[in-house]
Amino acid sequence: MAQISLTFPDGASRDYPKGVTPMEVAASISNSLAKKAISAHVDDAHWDLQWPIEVDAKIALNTLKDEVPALELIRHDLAHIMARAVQEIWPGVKVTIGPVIANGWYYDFDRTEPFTPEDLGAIEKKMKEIINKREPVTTEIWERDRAIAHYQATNEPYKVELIEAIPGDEPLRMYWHGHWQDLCRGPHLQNTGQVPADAFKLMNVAGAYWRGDSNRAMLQRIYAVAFQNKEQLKKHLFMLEEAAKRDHRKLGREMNLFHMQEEAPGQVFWHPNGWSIYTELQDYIRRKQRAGGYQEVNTPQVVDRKLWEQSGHWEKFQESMFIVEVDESRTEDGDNAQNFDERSNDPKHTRINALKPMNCPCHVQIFNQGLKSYRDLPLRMAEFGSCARYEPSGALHGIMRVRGFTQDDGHIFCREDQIEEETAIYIDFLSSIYSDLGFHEFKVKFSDRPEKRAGTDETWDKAEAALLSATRAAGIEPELNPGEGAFYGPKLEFVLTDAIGRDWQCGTHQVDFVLPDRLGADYIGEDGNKHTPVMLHRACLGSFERFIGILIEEHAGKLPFWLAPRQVIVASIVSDADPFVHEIVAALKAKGVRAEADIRNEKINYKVREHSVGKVPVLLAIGQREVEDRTVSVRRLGEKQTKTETLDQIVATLATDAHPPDLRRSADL
RNA sequence: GCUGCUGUAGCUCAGAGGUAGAGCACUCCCUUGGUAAGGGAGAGGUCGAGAGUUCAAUUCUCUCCAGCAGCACCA
Repeated sequence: MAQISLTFPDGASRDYPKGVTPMEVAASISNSLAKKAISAHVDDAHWDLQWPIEVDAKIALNTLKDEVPALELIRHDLAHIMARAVQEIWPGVKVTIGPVIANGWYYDFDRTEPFTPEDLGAIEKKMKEIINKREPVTTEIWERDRAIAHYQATNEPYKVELIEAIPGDEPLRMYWHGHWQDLCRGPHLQNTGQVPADAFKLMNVAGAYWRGDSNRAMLQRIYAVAFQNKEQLKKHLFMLEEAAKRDHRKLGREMNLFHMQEEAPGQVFWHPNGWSIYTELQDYIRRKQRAGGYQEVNTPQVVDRKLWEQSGHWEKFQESMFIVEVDESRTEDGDNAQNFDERSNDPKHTRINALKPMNCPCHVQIFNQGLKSYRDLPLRMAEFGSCARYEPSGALHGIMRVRGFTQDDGHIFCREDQIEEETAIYIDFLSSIYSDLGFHEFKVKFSDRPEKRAGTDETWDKAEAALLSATRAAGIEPELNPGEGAFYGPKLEFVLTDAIGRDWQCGTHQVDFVLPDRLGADYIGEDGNKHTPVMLHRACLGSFERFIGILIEEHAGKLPFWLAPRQVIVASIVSDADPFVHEIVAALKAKGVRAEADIRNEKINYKVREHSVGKVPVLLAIGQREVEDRTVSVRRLGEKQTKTETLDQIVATLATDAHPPDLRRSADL
């Protein structure tokens, strides 16, 4: 019989008959290893213990202690076990797919009745029964036709469709968990008993479209988490609870930053505290943009459909626009006003406008005023542009995904050969802002040409190369999103992560070959002829709303001092201290510190608790001693220790702390 | 937009076919207290909106609105 040579991680090698399985290899080493083994790595491929090895290879056997393969297999086997449990409880439920995801897995089912939270409990219980049966996991290779016939016979249309979508004619792998059968490429554990029965939890049910296509059936997806042991599961659940405490919607309420209400879904009512963050941030960006060579502009909110038709938004973006009909025959006569509904049906007098969903067309209008020379390029135009988009109701999320928002928008009009340099300048600009705001880690995604696009391949080649080379020059290797670029040009996206790990696109930098041409932008080149500029759409924060949401979650509400809406509370311990409290507040305010007095008839314990919960970074407590010595007792948020300082000292310190990062830097110079 | 769930006092939540309750917050009184909730009293709700069933609906049914989770979307 032919022999093959297998090399172990320690470098030793042994000969085995060709077609030996990792299980047999494990058994040749020791009985206990054969029992503990869960899978192998054969030449770095994750290998089922039952799969034969046909050629010389490196081999490493995995046990439950090997985290990466263990988690992969535990979660994957649990997905099968869950599907089996569901079909045992409710025969006739159709199975689809159930991949492993971060922290666990999900499985999509087709069932008429919705799964209830009680159902999840029943499924979990059944899963534990299955695990405790310790039934073997077995596998076989089937011919395609046999597999299709099997799933037709068992009325599993989704499986049939899956098989039909698998390219080629190669045979397919089947797995059995006990008697329960599923199509699966593997690998799997030896038996169901290798799954820790107390380290998983079914989390929730949600709808999900079959194959991610909103035109197809809506299935029921059960999400679950699983780990190597109970402690890790507990730790994960605890982390989720902690993350929920950072939720910007909850903190926004607790810190009295903003609210939203039914009458204006997806739009923010900023309260004084929240607006303080907003304006502080806006002032900061405004200073940065001025320093970065941008000219700030402002453009109209309500714009005639003619412009949107010209820009292409009317055709491509209409269903996301708020459209406003204005009856121009209206007079100021009160009686007429009551007939608005009737008269607005009269097309003769109705003019159709849209709230701007983007600022770019308006910026081109400004560019188009007066003749532009190549000497004017690159021309960097910025606007804190308030936009309205009719986002699908299901997409709304706190202040992170809204229908009314303000972008720190900017458009750079330049020549094609300036794209790379402008991109480099932008990345540098954005990095400096993110670092000032405490975000040192962010993902960068690069989206290249989509199938349907404007512009020549040559132009795309140049633009893509320019974006990539500028990004790499900044030491960033972007993630590639193939084919995800806009039809008008490639783009870079800068992504930040919220408290529970959801990604949010904030910064963006997009090349646009189309819009300047559509809207008739041009400049006179060195050659004396007219040329169309390239337009770069860019934002750093993205929208103030989303960015502030991220900022709140990132800091769990404990914003950096310069951004904190209430920076200092000066709290009296005895009412005799009230005059000194007012004096301190006045001294701080004179230095630009946001300070407030708290001279309520409450104990200091009460005040400390309340302002700690309210995330005020500094509390100055004033009692009899402080009044006599003209000192303050300083308590910083999160610190138990207090410190006594003189009034002059603390005012000087806090006045410095209150400087935004850019001004602090220039003050140091 | 789709699937499921939810909507009761400012907030967090309980409740039942006969028009409602707790804790915190709020107001007033007592308390002048030294670093995460001192004590007492009081006020506060068209039970998301509309329609239907019923002698009677906040409770049951339907429609709509909004929110939550996920999917789709994010030009």
